[in-house]
Amino acid sequence: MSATDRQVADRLHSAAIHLLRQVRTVDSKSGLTASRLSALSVIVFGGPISISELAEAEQVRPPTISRLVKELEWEGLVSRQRDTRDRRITRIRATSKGRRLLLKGRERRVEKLAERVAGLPPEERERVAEAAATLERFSLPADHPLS
Amino acid sequence: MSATDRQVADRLHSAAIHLLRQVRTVDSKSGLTASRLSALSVIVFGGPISISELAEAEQVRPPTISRLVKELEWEGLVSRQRDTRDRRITRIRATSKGRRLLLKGRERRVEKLAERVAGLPPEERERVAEAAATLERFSLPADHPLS
DNA sequence: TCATTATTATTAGCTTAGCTAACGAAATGA
DNA sequence: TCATTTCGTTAGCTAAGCTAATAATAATGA
Repeated sequence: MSATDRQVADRLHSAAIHLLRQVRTVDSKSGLTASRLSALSVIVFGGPISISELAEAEQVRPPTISRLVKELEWEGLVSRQRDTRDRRITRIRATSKGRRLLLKGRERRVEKLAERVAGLPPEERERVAEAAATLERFSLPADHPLS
Repeated sequence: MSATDRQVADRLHSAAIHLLRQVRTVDSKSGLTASRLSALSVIVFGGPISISELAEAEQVRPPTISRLVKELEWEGLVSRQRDTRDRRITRIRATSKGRRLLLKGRERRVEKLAERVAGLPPEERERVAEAAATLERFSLPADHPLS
């Protein structure tokens, strides 16, 4: 591994920290934090999904997802259904309210970044767009279910 | 603002979440989390710096930094010194132990990303390197002290 | 001068989100 | 059948963000 690879990694690391700090400032309005948004997104687009699958998709431990789903359920954004074949498993699905909120909340949350993107000079804007596409590929592990 | 800008922002947002989840898995070894690493980095390279300045640089509220600095001080990584001109202000500086740990800890934390970068096919590796440079520019607000 | 106001930092207390360990319920298999 | 494995939850810890309130100091202005 070269020093350049380390520098690249360091930049990615630092950029990720700063980007998330910026979007967090609008959380109070949307009511959906980064983690909830991300999980809800997987639930909405990934269809009915079990707790374990969700934990793996989100790369966190089951208790973390378990609590998160409980909170989303309290707010009426998702619902659970016991698997009739294997009664240990519960399948999580988004409610229509959850679907609606995901789209609106996500838009709010990325609004701040989107404004900055829109305000860039054309060349830089194009570079950032390419960077985003590249990063999307890179940020998911090779064996990730959504990749 | 175009739909594309929103898509770009959405990708950046999602990628940032996933990247940070990955690096977090090595925190237990290094003993330095993302926030500490980032703040310590500003202290090490940004010279003696006040709590307010540090909060602004890190884009968080003063109480957040205040506690963080207290913890770093407990661990002997930084020291404080009252400003003799304005005794409300304390200047934070890294100890030599702090300097050493920053370099080692940061390396550990980015190691996981660096390995993935190193393992990419040459073209993709080049794209990721470019993306990192672009993202570094983009992730800092226009009026950021380090920009 | 000295009373008021502004600034700097801290403390207290809340929330979210991650973790491990321990456990109950259900399925599997020897 | 009974031991083991799997799935999910609960309990309890830590880290990191926030707001509100407060203490100490500086700056201002009547």
